[in-house]
Amino acid sequence: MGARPPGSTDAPPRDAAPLVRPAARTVPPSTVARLPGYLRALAEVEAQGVRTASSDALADVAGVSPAQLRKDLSFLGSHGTRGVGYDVAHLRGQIGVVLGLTRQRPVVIVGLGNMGHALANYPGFTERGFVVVGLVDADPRVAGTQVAGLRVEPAERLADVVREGGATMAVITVPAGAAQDVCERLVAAGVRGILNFAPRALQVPDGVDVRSVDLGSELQILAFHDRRKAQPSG
Amino acid sequence: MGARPPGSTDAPPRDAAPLVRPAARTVPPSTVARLPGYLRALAEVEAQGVRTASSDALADVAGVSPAQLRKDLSFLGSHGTRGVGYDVAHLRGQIGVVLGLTRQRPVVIVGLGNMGHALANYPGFTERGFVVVGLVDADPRVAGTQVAGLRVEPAERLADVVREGGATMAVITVPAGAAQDVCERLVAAGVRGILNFAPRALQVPDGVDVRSVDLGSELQILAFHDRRKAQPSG
DNA sequence: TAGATTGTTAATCGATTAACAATC
DNA sequence: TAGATTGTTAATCGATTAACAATC
Repeated sequence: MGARPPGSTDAPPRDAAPLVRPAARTVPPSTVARLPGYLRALAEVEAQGVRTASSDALADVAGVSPAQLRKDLSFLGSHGTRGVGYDVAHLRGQIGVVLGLTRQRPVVIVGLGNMGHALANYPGFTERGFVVVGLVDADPRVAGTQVAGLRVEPAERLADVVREGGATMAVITVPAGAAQDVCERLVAAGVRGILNFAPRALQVPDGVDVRSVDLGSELQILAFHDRRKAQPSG
Repeated sequence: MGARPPGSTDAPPRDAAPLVRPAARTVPPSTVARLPGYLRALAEVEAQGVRTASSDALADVAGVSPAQLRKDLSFLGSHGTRGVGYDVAHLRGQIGVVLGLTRQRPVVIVGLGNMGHALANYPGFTERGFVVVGLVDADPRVAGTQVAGLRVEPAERLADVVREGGATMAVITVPAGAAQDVCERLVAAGVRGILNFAPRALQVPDGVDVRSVDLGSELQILAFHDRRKAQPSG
């Protein structure tokens, strides 16, 4: 528990010189947000049998500019070879380390409505390094049922489910009105990363990370760009 | 009407002086992305009976800083009253206009797996200004079935479904390998805004807007922040 | 060596924050 | 009027882009 809170703006203290240089001192948030995309791109080209890829090739698959990809990767340390490119398998491993994907991470899902149900069965979580270890729903008609091979637990067992599964991450797919309460109980149980699908801003203490996915908002943002293109077709 | 448009770098062409000043000349992307959140916050306080709210109060509900909220709203024109605050109903209407939510927008969903199924039944789309007018799935076992009160159409009817529904927006929930092809066919049929759930970067021509929601990536980004907090609990 | 491509620097651009004059 | 709060300005901060020296 001696760790200093990361991401502080002051000069980073260097208590002891580490023998092994840590892969990254700091990685900007915008870069972190793109790393999963690079991981996807690497998996894709690797599946095609490519062993080495240039920043141009990778950037093309990932949908970014080569300059941005190189800049992003430079924050992780130097993992390419000038004149050659990047070793696909090696870079994949490095990004995995930076993202903390060296072990499967247990995740709990709270709220087994349509969305929660779909996420519990979503293969993408498993493929990307996560295991759903627990399901919780407050509705007594839902608790006790089986979803994706797991028993749905009642609301009062939330903390137990988190602790028994060793989960530090959770997905909230409850109605908006219940989201903040669920959030607080998850945090109290030890959860430090929350993926929130409820259309509501969640208040969390320092050290807890929330990412919100609001599907209605996504469409509204698209609608903004679409609004002038309205077609008076006949 | 002698005021010069502020904040523009180049001289904007002024072909004809509009009688009604358009609500916004340009709105920065980062601001656009936050407008749906303000809409949500306004709906919430309005439901509590609040008629007028300060930037402090709204920002609190929306989860942003008061300065940022005021700055964002200033791009839409001036809709508050100094010393008083914002008229909740009026501001809600204004943001709705800016986002182009003055009419229900028809949306097509392609891919009726777990996720597509959940989205077809998602009340949040309806509540936020959208109507699902068509469903398409390439799987012959899925096409022909009924989902959310609509018949799922086969892949070859994609363009018809888009045109018959008048949809300019679509949701892609097909496997990654099929996403680019579906995307191109949607664009060819007239779709201009795409919400993509497939974990793949989509190539689109100018004038088409894509927003990608990759749930695996979201968890991986959370994992980055969570990685050092690993608990060797006993 | 010559060609290719990274890693890094510097310049540009955009977004956020803080402060406060304007004004209800 | 005095107090409250917006709208806007200027300063800061962070992200992106372009260019190229380093180097395989």
